[in-house]
Amino acid sequence: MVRRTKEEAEATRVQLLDAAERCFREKGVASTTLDDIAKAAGHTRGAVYWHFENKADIFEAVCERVVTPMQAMLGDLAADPGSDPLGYLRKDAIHVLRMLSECERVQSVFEIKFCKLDGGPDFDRLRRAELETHGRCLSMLEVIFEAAVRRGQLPAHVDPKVTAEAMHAFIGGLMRSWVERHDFDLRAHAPWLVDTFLTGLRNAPVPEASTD
Amino acid sequence: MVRRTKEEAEATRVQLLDAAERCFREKGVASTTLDDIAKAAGHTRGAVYWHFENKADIFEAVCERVVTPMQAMLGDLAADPGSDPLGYLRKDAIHVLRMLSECERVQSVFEIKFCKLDGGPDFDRLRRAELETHGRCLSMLEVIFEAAVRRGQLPAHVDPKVTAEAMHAFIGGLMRSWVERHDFDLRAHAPWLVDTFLTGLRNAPVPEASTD
DNA sequence: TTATACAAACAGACGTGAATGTATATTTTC
DNA sequence: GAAAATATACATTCACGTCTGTTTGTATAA
Repeated sequence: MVRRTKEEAEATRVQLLDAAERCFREKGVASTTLDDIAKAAGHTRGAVYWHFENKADIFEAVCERVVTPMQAMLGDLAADPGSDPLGYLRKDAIHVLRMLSECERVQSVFEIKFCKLDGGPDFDRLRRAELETHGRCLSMLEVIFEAAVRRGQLPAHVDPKVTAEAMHAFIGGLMRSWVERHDFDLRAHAPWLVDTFLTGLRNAPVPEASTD
Repeated sequence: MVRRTKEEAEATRVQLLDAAERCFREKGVASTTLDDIAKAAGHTRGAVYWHFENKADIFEAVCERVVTPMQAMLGDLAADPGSDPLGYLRKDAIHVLRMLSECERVQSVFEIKFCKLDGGPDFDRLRRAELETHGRCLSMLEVIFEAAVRRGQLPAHVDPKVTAEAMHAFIGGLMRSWVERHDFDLRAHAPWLVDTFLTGLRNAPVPEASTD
């Protein structure tokens, strides 16, 4: 096989990305060789090096094909929470969980990014971007919780920063757990999980009462 | 440096493990070479291969030096919850969070296991063990929540299984977030975080009411 | 319209470096 | 002097990046 038409070339690019996604998820990023990817896609390393620079480049391309749940959350929360910050957050959190549970590709990339990626020196760019997204996500949550306190939706003694961490940890933890072992119905229980968590916040004890 | 006494040999073994722990945490497991470890410990690969079989062996040894939070939780929860399952769980969850926040080595191993380890074919043994621990931890939590429902500490409509997943996701998410970026005081807020979560469970809405 | 020149899209071979595992040399303790 | 505890030297493997070859789509000029 040699010179293809524009569309055929794009097709092999997609095939390579699909193969990489599968290999990364099955064997981990570090243990996946470029030859693995090429073979899994039915091509050779020649095709890989034509379309991409190296493994890190492939990895970024794989990641850029989807919108991560956290990115989606960030985009949604950027809008004005309006007069019902907590309700707004509730809707968004459920939406994010649903998004993950409905889209296979989102699950793949999520699992690869958070479970199949070691801390090697490559991928630093992506990790920094991820950290920044994480930070901005926390800031947005903090703003929302501040607004919720101001509007009386949450007791005055809840610390917006700590609460933002808790919320993020809860949602993130749920997604990680579910992606690794599909042992409960995330989609069906998403509203209850979010509601129960928010109920806890609404009735949160004063910090001084919680000791030990 | 060559022939040492029994105690000196044991000392180099410890040095190697310490070095490996540092390297794994800084550069990731896959990107850490045996020479990196040897050099970081002030020795050569000869010492490494004398004390260990390969990198996977070192990794297991590093992990076996500490009790993972999840393992600790498993151990604690194995005892009889008594007449106050929720209070028992509360104490244990706080204890686990405190444990992590107080012990540097626990943090290291936790971060290595959950953030710096790719899905390579080595380490399969350890991963299977981890999965089993995870599963048993979920079972124990489920039993506790069942008991809590039976004793009227939780409303009858809470699903013990889903609640166990939620609890585990919350605690695990908190630990992961905190280990990766020490941007809040986990130790100080641990009781409030746990109490707030449990408050949510006590006042949990009926599942049918949570839709959308 | 057709011939021609060029470049796109790969496949395959090659060289290289790095990490691994092993085998051996070197000390030192007992 | 034997064996433990390491350093050093060596062989092998393996993935990576590069280079080159081959074929065909495609633009251009006649």
